[in-house]
Amino acid sequence: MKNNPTFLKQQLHLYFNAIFETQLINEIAENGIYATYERSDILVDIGLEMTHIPLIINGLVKISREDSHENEILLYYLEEGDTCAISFINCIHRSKSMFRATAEEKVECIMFPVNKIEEWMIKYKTWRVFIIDSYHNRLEEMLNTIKSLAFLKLDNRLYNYLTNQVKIKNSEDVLITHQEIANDLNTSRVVVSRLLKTLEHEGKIQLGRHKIHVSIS
DNA sequence: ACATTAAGTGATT
DNA sequence: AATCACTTAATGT
Repeated sequence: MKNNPTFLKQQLHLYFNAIFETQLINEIAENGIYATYERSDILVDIGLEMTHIPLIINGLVKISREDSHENEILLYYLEEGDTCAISFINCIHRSKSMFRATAEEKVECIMFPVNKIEEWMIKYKTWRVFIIDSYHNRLEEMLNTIKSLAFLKLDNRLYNYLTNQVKIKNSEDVLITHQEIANDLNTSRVVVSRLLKTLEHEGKIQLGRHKIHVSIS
């Protein structure tokens, strides 16, 4: 029912009217598949062939990379209106994904076929701009992650991570466990717990069960 | 009441 | 900063 073009068209108009021309919206609606994901569902996994790319209508998607020894590292998040342009370019040449995309919150998105990307790039200027902007944004966020990894000690990375969570989740109360943070930062839970305790003593955060309150000054 | 999961901590490397 | 080993606290069945 939700996959009919009319429904997609309505959704697209609602969120992307300002960015895309009508004709493009119609094409996306005709070729796209509406999909929803629950928290911790995997949208795209590493090494799997990618046939569709998500365009996020709302919700939050975590993009991460895993190395050969099960270590997962958080790269960046996708929010409303975002798409993963990095995988796109990758898709055109090879169809295997480099990243894993996990739903962090309930996600509504439109999955559109990879083979249309190039076609639309040529046909629609708004699409070209959208893709290039998206690529730029993703790259910038990834550079921030690299900068943090390379130059900051874990205590600073942790605080960065928390303030970023506040920004992304639109709440000063971050609902998360120490273990989950440890996974994202690729460290151990014990270390996270210790560092969080010192942050609490410094008055920067308050700890609760499954919850961390971050006071933004 | 018991089991499970999350969080706190000293000691060691 | 990581790991071990253990404790305590909160929650689920």
